[in-house]
Amino acid sequence: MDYNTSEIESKWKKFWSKNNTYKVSNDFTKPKFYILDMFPYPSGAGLHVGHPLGYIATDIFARRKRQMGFNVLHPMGFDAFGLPAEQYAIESGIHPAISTDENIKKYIAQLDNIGFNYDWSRSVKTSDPSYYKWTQWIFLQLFDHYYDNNENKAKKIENLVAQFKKNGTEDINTQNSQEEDFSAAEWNGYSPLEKNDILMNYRLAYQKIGYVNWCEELGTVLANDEVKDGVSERGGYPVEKRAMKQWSLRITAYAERLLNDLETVDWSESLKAMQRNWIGKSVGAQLFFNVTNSEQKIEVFTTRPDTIFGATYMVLAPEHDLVSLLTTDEQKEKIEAYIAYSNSRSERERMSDIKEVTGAFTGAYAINPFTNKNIPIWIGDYVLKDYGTGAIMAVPSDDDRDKAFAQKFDLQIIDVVDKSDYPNATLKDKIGKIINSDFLNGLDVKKAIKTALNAIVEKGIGNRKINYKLRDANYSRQRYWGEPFPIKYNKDGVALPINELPHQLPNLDDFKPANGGKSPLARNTDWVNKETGYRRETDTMPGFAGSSWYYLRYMDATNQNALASKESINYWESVDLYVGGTEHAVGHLMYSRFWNKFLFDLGITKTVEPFKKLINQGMIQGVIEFLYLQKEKENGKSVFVSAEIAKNNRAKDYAKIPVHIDYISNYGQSDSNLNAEGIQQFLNWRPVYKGAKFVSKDGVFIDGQEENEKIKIVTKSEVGKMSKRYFNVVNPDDMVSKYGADCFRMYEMFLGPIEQSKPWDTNGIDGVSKFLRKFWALYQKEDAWIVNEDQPTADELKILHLTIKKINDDIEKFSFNTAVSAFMVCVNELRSNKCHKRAILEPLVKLIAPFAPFISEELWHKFGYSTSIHHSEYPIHNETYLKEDSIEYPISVNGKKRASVMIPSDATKEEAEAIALSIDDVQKWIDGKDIRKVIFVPKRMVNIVV
RNA sequence: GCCCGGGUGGUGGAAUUGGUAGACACGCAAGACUUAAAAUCUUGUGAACAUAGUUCGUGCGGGUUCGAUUCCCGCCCCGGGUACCA
Repeated sequence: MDYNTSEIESKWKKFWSKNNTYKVSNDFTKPKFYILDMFPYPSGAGLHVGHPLGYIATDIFARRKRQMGFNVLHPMGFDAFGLPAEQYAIESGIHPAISTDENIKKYIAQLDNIGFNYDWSRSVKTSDPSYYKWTQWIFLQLFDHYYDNNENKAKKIENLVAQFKKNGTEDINTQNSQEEDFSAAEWNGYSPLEKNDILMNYRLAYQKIGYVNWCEELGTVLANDEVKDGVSERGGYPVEKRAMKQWSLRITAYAERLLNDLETVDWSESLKAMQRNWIGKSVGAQLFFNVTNSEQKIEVFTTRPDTIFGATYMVLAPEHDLVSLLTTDEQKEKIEAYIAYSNSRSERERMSDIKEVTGAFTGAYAINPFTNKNIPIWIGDYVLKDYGTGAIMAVPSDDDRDKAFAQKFDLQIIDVVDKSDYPNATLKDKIGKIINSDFLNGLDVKKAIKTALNAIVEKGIGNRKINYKLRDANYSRQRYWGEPFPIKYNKDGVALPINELPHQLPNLDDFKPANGGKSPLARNTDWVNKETGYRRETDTMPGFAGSSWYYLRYMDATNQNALASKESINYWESVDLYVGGTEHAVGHLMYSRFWNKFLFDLGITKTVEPFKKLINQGMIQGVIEFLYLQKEKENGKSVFVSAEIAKNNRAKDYAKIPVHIDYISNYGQSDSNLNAEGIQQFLNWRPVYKGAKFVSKDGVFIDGQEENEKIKIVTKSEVGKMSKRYFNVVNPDDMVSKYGADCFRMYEMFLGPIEQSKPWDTNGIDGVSKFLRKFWALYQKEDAWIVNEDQPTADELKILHLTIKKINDDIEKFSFNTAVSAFMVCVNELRSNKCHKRAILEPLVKLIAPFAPFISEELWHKFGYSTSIHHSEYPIHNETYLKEDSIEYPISVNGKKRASVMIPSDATKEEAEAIALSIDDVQKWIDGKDIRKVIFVPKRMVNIVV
């Protein structure tokens, strides 16, 4: 029989599913290993060759662990709720429930084609009511808890209510949005709605009115990590700040634990650094400034209290609450104009002209508590509303932005830090000697910070304070395709839990986002008012809700009574090895850690961290062909000027239109001419450009109608994301049907280190394909099974055991490219030895099984076994076969290689040196010179220094 | 700007973390088989001289060492993250 991949694959796929080969038992007596991939969202485009990169690696790892006797959990599921799935549904017009189910089917078929060992009975789908029942349950727990800073854990809100009843806010130390101060009597006198509002200040899932990232195009608000460069991460639409009442999660309560526990996990340094930056802890002082002729105080946060003598003015964020209170009548007009100006600027514009400082004077003055001088209060949008207190004390002598501001508006600058001893220091560096600062004069900056802090505390004008960049996570989405909040409001507007879970998402035909910040669910008034006297919450949860805890569900995926049973959580504990892309560095990975810690506080999870070890796989990229056209508007129609004549224009004015490779090869290679037919094809294929006018060097061309004018089209290729919209998706199914799943798997691994991103390129796949055929030929020649029972030679045993050792080490290091190479070396050597011996080939087929499950299963059964090779024992190398009688050593004199010699492998250092020095060639080189040193590096070399 | 990675043949990438740089594969070249092509197999393949050898060679410039792709100092370039963070 020839090596026929498709025949072998379909045979063993059936065998595995019939025999439940990959069923994961809850056999709690075995040692466990939990290995997980980040689950995909089932997009309509299906899997492309980039997705399986990480899945193949974990599959190899999981199969080997299983062969080694571990009970391995290596599940797969689908992140079906959320924006991507919904956007696809809107574009295609198909209901997301239907399209996601279809897509999931497609995904499963594609994944099975590659031969993964998933136990589909443990699969999860975040949009399934039996799953989101528990997402909602966790939300209700968050709603029902607050964070106690004394005990450093989440506690039930009823404890807090009991305290309020007894002592008001006295002696409480909690994590909250604003400081509150009321007595027990006051609390007891509050209305239900007032109580509701106050408790929202403490709950871990709470409602507040805040400035949020509103995306008009998507019709929803977004979390901070869903916004990149001022536009939505998904779709790239503009995002603006808007004040809205929204649900939030108090992740900031866990900031310190999220930061500290990074020390305990085995993640890459760069990833940990990203999380540290995102949390952004800074230590400094909270300070209050009095305002002249006013009761108001301005609170600021500073990391540099030592520079307070240089604080010559203050700046508030334009949105700051005090702005309207403080502004004097004379300045009112200017301030209002400035606020209008800064509101009109999008986030993006603000970022793009960072160097430009803008602001306006309020007319009010604060008092510097140390110099007692009046300092002007300004507003400016370089001060951010939602970092720190939204107000700063400006020290223009020691801060770049303050300096630029002071110079522009001609404000006083007092030098307070002498940096003359540090010529390379920038304003930001905390070094130098304090000057012009009364009692701080002459102190080193570090010392001065402490001294100033003490003085501030003593004066009663401030405190030590730790500030975080991390902000509470916005948790409301005005979209249809998400978990409905299990929340209802009574007549008073008090938010109450809906405890009958799952709280089902109604089946709506009209699921498109609505304008004006209302969720599509709000249109369904029957559903909203289903319970008389109550109104249901109509927002839905964001995409990260379901993905924040899915790793727990796999442990006990069908449990009806809990998110997972206590026993299974105690057994599987947490994910031993998690593999996924860096794009989730601060989103998913931060939220999961937060939820896991919260569930730990509740006694549900067993470990504080969900993912012990994490490997970031790189992205497989695609080549994108871009058509460069100058795009202009003329009477509302698009006009494209060919790149040839647009060359003199600025590059950023070009329309970069991704085009299909086939299209390019049919209608003109780079730099060739596009004729009328070509233009027509282009327009048909991208209806968006219908009616567009093309202007070429030789004339005008409207919608392909005008005469045979030729337009020079110039395409340029770029490496980028593999995506449907770039027409560069390569489907793994095609690879599998052409080369076989084993070949596809090994080739993806052979491409390079798993962490690295690289463009997809099939150029080398023949090498792997050839290797598999050679491998097959060791066992089978045409129809004959040619494995014999001969005794292996020492050389052959050495090849085998070296390979076992190498493969073993490589898998442990997650270095699969070198592992594949090692197989190639091994097979090449066995081939040249004409070795067809069972003693060598049977262990080898076990060794390769994790990499190439199909071919190995086929050969395994040919050896006469009836059970799957994936339940066989993993071969372990034997050191005795690797020992050699003598080893060839290069001998060098003064670092130059002069000779080589065979030295017995058990020779002592002295013996080795003596043998080396006795060689004639070496004698010639050291003749007459003194030997200073003989360096003998075991298993390496001998170097003689003269 | 700041914080992480990284820079090795024509290409993807190895190198036991200080010990013969370029494993393995692609590509290319020559040869065998074939009427021919494909496939397959064999050989060669860092560069320059020399054609058995020599010299140079891991982004650039220095340093430590008997010996540096690896360690140290100073630059250049590429990728990722982040950004008025007070």
